[in-house]
Amino acid sequence: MTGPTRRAPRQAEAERNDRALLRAAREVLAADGAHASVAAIAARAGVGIGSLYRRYRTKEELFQRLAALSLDSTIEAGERGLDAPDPWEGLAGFVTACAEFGQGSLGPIAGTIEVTEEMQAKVGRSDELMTALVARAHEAGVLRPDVTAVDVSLLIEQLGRSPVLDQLRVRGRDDLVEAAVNARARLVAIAVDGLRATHTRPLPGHAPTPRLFTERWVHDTDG
Amino acid sequence: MTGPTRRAPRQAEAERNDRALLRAAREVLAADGAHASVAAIAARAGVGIGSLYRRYRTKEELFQRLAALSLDSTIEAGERGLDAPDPWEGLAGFVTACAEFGQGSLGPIAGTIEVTEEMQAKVGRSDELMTALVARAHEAGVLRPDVTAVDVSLLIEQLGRSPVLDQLRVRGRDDLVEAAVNARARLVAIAVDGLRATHTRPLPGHAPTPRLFTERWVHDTDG
DNA sequence: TGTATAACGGAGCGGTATGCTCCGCAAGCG
DNA sequence: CGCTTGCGGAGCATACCGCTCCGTTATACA
Repeated sequence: MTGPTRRAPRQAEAERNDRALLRAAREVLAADGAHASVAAIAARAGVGIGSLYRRYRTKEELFQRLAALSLDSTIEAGERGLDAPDPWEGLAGFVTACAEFGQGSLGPIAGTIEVTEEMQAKVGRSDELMTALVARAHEAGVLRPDVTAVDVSLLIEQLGRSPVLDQLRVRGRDDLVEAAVNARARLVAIAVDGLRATHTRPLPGHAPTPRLFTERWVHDTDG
Repeated sequence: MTGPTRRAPRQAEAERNDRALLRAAREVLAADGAHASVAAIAARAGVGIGSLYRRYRTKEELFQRLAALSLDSTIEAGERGLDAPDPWEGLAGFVTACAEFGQGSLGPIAGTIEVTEEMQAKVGRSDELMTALVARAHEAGVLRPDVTAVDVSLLIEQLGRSPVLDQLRVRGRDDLVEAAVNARARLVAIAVDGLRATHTRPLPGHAPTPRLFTERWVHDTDG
């Protein structure tokens, strides 16, 4: 050892690579679903496979980290939403934010990775926030009365993936990516407006159970 | 030859199998995306791989057939929508129908199969119908004025996939499938309501170009 | 400038999954 | 009972996958 004051020689590069990896993982996962390969992720990040495995012991660990980060974003958006003075703006901003940072990209890996305690805790917290946002909007009378928090969760997941955008990104059509982002923003705005209390016709069917949303994350360990 | 009056012995079974195959292909494709394997499709249809390859010479041919059928459904829904006396009901019914028969499942194979002439023609016809539906709704003043036909196409594609439903189906959780179908119907209703002219706030950004929607279907043949 | 060292990229290994062919078998018809 | 038609799935060549290992490269410090 040369002493504790020594700093890692290429630490800055390492951090840049880590960010690139997480970003690439999200994109490839969005485009390829559960079959996304580590090779594709590393290539997209412009990084060697070795670098990926130095930071994450397995593919699963990478995905777990990704899920945790995604939940962090959700929680942050939820807190910002509750901070907003207007109940409608708070909820709408939350849904829009979640949809736009690609919350739904993780859908395909549901059930393929083990849910860590960290993830579990963050899910709890984000559920809390979402319930609060929905309740506040209901009390203010700005949210369609028959919409539940589960509906909102599902809507976020549905909007949080853009097949068009994902595909263009992975195929390298950078010229169209901006247009796709813009297009998605419009769809989100349309769907969010559909949540407003203005609509008199009740929603079809009955309110969905939370089980729908949670059970897909149980990891099957049986053969 | 024993004469032209002879009928194929097991023709009924063959037809049933064909329907099962197409249905299974849609489901597996929806769940697994572009990586969907013929083995998985045959297994889900409860049919041997041999039977699949007797009817379709290649995997690509099966997918092309599927795409053509999907376009048929779109066209039929479009015609029904135009037949409806009320412009709003016509458009809303069209969007709902397209979303619910899983139009979006084909998204992942865009660009991985060659577009046949048959498909091309049907795309043309369905574009025509959609444009007419949107125009009629605009003239009647029931559709948000800044919504274009491309927006509607993209919305249909976005709604026409239900990650939750797809996953539950393929994982055999038949007990939850009905609930998921119901939940999706609610989301579709919400999003469709967002298209109404009632909304005063303009949509963000600018109208999306049709290229966004079409270019992903070009098949790359380069190495 | 030289040296130690943390971080790098990617060839390659064993194992798995995939598209498709081929063939022995069963079911309906006369 | 024999003929035809469709059936299922073992098996083949190949592509891909997760992961390890190691020679190379870039930087902080003397």
